[in-house]
Amino acid sequence: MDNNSKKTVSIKDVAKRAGVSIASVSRVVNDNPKHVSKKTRALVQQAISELNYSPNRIGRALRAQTSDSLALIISNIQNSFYAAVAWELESKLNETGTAMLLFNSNEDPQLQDRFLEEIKSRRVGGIFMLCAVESEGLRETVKSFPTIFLNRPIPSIPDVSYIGIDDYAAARELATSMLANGQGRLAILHGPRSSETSSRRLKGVLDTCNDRGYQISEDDLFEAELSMESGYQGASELLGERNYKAVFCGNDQIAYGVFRRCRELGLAVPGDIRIYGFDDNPLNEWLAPWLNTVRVPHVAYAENAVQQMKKLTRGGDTRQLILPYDLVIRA
Amino acid sequence: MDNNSKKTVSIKDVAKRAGVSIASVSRVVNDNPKHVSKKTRALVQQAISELNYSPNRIGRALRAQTSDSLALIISNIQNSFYAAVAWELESKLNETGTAMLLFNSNEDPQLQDRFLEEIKSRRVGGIFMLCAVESEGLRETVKSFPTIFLNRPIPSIPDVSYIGIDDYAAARELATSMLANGQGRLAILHGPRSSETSSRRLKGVLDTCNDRGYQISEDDLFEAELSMESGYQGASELLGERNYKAVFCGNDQIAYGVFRRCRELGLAVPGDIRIYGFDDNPLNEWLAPWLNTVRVPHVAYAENAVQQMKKLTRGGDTRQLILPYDLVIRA
DNA sequence: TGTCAAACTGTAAACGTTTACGGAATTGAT
DNA sequence: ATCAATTCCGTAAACGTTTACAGTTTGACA
Repeated sequence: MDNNSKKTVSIKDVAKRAGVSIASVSRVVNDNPKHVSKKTRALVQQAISELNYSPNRIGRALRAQTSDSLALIISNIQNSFYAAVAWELESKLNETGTAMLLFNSNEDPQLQDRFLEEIKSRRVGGIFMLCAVESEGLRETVKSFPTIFLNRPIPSIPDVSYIGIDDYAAARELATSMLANGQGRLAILHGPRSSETSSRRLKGVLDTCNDRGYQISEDDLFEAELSMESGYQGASELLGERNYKAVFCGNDQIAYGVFRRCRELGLAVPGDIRIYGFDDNPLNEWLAPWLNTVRVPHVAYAENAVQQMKKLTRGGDTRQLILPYDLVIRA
Repeated sequence: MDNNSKKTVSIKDVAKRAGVSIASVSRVVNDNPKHVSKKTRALVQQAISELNYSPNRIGRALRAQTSDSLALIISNIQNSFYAAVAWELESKLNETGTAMLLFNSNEDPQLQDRFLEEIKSRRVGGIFMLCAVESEGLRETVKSFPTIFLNRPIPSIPDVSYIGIDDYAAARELATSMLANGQGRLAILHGPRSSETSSRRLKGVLDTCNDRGYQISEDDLFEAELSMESGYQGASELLGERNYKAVFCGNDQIAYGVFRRCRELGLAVPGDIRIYGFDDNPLNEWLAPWLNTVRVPHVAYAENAVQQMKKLTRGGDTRQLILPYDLVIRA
């Protein structure tokens, strides 16, 4: 049809083609309810479709001082539970025409701060922090920028929007189920104490053991990173000589690592040893029928997160949201 | 220190503070090598750090007619191999200060086209298509926009940058290993014929079987979607009465579904039945020691993709890249 | 000291929008 | 036909940059 499809077409081109001013075109595009006659509207729409015009978001963003996109910073790109949350967020956001910028902080405060700067300079509408790490830039950011913390709060940064579960209670429940399941020595591969989520989970387990009169010695503890490799390493150190009947892991990733080590040691799961994790990555249902864990509601995370973000950007108040979890006992 | 941290600080503020023109500030910021004296440079840098200025990317993007961000459209957000590719891309891109927009087309041409429009209107620098689906908008897009196809080519859209492996050859190798492993009936749960990748894999297996004199009947074939659910469903239909010794799956996701069904049927893997997949999701190493598969080099995908994208945006030529794969025989 | 080139710096335009403002056209009532 | 009240529409400014261009300073050299 049109052979001039060389340059990108702007609002000016449409205006010229329709024989009206750019203001009118803008009004039509933005459906500014009144203030534009039927005739002009028709003319403009004609021109728009003839030229195949679509508004330049950059121009818009500059004018509006905000681009309709949001950022997600993940602390660990390998963790497939986090991935699942990211995916859910993506769906929810793109349903509403909001694009999602993705960053992986790798639990590194420096990197996280760099990304925060990046993000702000892009005039993004808001930030989701999926397991934030404490950092100076973050402390500044939350003051002036819509920010939502997911799954992991930062105690030293209070009064901020947060969505999570009651990790302490969940850990207690899981531990209770674990202890009910027969007697035997217990290993604990908890996550980093610097992570509030991990600490709460650890405390839940320890308190429960205490309550039941179970003695946990220092030797049965291992502070793992939230990764499969670290779980494997921890299992290598703890398992072997000692005869553990169950191992509690700070999250599922750690549990995967433990599982691998058990396989190598010829330990049957759950025959010889039971494994308990945390998060319930959706893949478990298919690949890890041996894993007992706590199902963290990642779909609800995403739903509530975008909803809360909408409120925040409209100037709403910050809010703490504690969602329900489920115990998943598979073996 | 400064109490005026209410408004966002622009280049003008810096200029005023330093007592120079905005042009000079811009030159300093962009390290325009010469053309700015030591003294002004110092003044400006001083002002920048005092005001904590960071350039507004939107303004930049408008001026430059391109924002330093790239988009990734994934066909299926659930597929953890695709996720792994996305993660790798993210790392590589954010290393160079390029942000990544993420979209999930869900194998839906309409949605894909909507995203393509979105993306172009954001003046993104280029697009990675991780398993594209055929669509009108895509055909138009590749003509005027740096686009790289990953893992799945679209035969009707030739002469475009592509990075993948030789699926046919890989399938032949895998099938050879499968057949060498003893005699027995064979099930094939291949991916959608509409996907070129899936078709090639299927052809590779069938040709190999033919060459060895193996008869594959129509009854042993099942066209699955590239999902665990579909693999499960296919396994439900095929396995059971018939006594298969091995099953070839179009990708790992399908294999996971098959595995679950085998478990339900009480079939030992690999004792009773061997499972072959394709892609080698990194989690396999930890969770699926029973899975034989083809390792698609997702890290190399990402590396080559960003490199090729750089070339493209500098006006380089499109290029087809066929990378080496590995056979992974675990059981 | 005067001249000239080179180095530096500022002005202003441009990128594509949205929107306040005021002028023009239409409408409806008389 | 006149006037007031609406409704519509265009002009221009603003958002934050980069950069061509022209103007100014500097420094070397005669």
